[in-house]
Amino acid sequence: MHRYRSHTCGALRASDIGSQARLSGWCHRIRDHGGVLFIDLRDHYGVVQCVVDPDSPVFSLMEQVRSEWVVRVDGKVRARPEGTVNAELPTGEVELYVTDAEVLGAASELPLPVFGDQEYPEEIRLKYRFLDLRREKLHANIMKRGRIITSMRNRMQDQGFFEFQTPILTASSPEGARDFLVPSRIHPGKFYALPQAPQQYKQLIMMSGFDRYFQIAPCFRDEDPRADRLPGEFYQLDLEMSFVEQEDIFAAVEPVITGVFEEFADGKPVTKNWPRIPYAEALRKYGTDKPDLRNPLIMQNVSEHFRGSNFKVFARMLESAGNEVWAIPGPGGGSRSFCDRMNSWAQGEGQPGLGYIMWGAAEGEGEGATGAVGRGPIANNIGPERVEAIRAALGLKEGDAAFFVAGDPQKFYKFAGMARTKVGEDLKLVDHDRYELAWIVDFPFYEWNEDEKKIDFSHNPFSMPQGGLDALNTQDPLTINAFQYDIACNGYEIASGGIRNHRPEAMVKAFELAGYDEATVVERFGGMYRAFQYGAPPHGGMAAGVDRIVMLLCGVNNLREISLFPMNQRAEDLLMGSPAEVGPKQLRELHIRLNLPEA
RNA sequence: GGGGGUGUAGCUCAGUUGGUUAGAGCGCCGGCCUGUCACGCCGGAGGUCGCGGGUUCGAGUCCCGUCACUCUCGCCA
Repeated sequence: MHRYRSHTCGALRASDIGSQARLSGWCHRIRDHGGVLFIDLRDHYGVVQCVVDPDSPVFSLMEQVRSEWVVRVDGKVRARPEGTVNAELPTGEVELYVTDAEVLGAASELPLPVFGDQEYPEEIRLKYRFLDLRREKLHANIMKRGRIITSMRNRMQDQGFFEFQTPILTASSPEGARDFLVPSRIHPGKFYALPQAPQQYKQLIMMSGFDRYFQIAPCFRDEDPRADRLPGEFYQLDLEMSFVEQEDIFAAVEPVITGVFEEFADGKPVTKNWPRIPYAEALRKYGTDKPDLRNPLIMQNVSEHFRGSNFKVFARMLESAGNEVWAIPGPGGGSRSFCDRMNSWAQGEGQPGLGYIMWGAAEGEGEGATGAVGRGPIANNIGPERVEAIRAALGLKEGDAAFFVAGDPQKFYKFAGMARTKVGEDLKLVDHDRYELAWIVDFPFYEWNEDEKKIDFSHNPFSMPQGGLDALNTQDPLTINAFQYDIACNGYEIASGGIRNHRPEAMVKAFELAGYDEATVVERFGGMYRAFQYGAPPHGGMAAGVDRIVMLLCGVNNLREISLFPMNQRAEDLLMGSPAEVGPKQLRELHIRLNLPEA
């Protein structure tokens, strides 16, 4: 017989009754009845009840074991007596009647119980991650993560993509996020950087004559984390294709992502033919470039209904060019308490307030075709005709409300988007049991940097501007769109990509408009620039956030729930104790002297 | 770097207007218990109320500072 086990803990069934079995695992739950002892033994595969009675030669030994001790037990597989079958366990028809046992690993008192599904503080969970990972939910999430990644690989390979590995020690890139630096021992004073993404490498792979690249790529960025952004490192499903236009990328990617979502969505509906929403339209309708399309609310520009009205606050704002009034419909939100709650929420967000109209039943003779009468300070000021026009535009009825945000859309769209989300959630208009996917397209190529009074790349400097070199030469830079696109799912950006600018003249011009001369481009992107000179194929690609996709498919809203050994919010690994100080010898080898801030 | 929340037993939490010896559940230790599966019953140990300072006759409770965790804004081409 095998030293540790003949079966796994999840394997025994009624068909094994009568056979001899050896199991090893963790003592999940112990019920000591004095005369008879029940131990639920758990391993990766499942749980099975073991019974030790006083006749057993190991009864006194097994009375000593506690939660999470690792033991090996031998015994006979028995049918459970009448009325004691546990239908909740796959192994619930049988039990192991223990005749021999051995303690393989005792456990101290637990800082974090494995049994049960209570919530525990992050600090303890991270410090004792190995215990947390034994728990059912997290254990299952990690396994699901692995299966999702396998599925991505298979689907990419089926589409003709080939997996490459790119360097982890590379050069610091001047744009984008802060780099993690690695000092060079051989070259005093010089540093490698960990890649923020294999962006330049994958383009070089295309220029090297390969055709369809992909990689489950580790990426490193030294930026502050968020619930949906791991500190330090994360994974992307990175891909690049040659001789393609935007449509070809969509055609290759959409089935992969849709397929992965459908495979792991546990039956929840997944968008089939993804809508394509231009960036500008997304901001206008949803107030964000990563809309949650499960939320049915669509915002509208209702400036005309306020221009010259007696609601002076808005009317006066509209006298300045560029200012607008947007409406967020609130079907079912037409109560004083809801509107007041939204208003105080807005104030809590640092806004002056949130204007609203509520539509109620007409008293006495009805006004308007529907009998819905607008109420509230705004309605009183702008008069019934304008109120009715707004109601009709938004398609609202009695019992509904609308909320209004006014000013410069560039400044308020984010807040309007938050209000749309809040109205949708609070009025329970959002169906959480589905995955709504969409392409967000036509991102602007440049944006205005108000602080430095200059033009910046708004996304990826290597994207192709729509209209190419012509557009760069003739158009107002701030009106140029890029062949640059994202995938949005349920309010998260889960992927981003673009058609690359493979023409050196256009690349030089694009950087020139952002304030970098050719010498700077050569200096900073020498490898890429050189490659462009020697026959670069048109190419483009994308990178999808593996962690975020897994998070969505596991139905959790924190990346630490789907990562094996995550760092905390201060980018520390409490289990391994990183980052850590190093000794003087190591520093000397690296020619590094510390210059620490005053304590 | 800014803002919010939290911090009381190993863990989850309660703790009244500032008032005697700071409580409960789980876990732990001891005892009882032969069919439980969140087993049950009896008893016990376990506390620098994050830390420091202040107000007060008296502080877990109020004030100031600080630290930790977390969410968020900046940031993330």
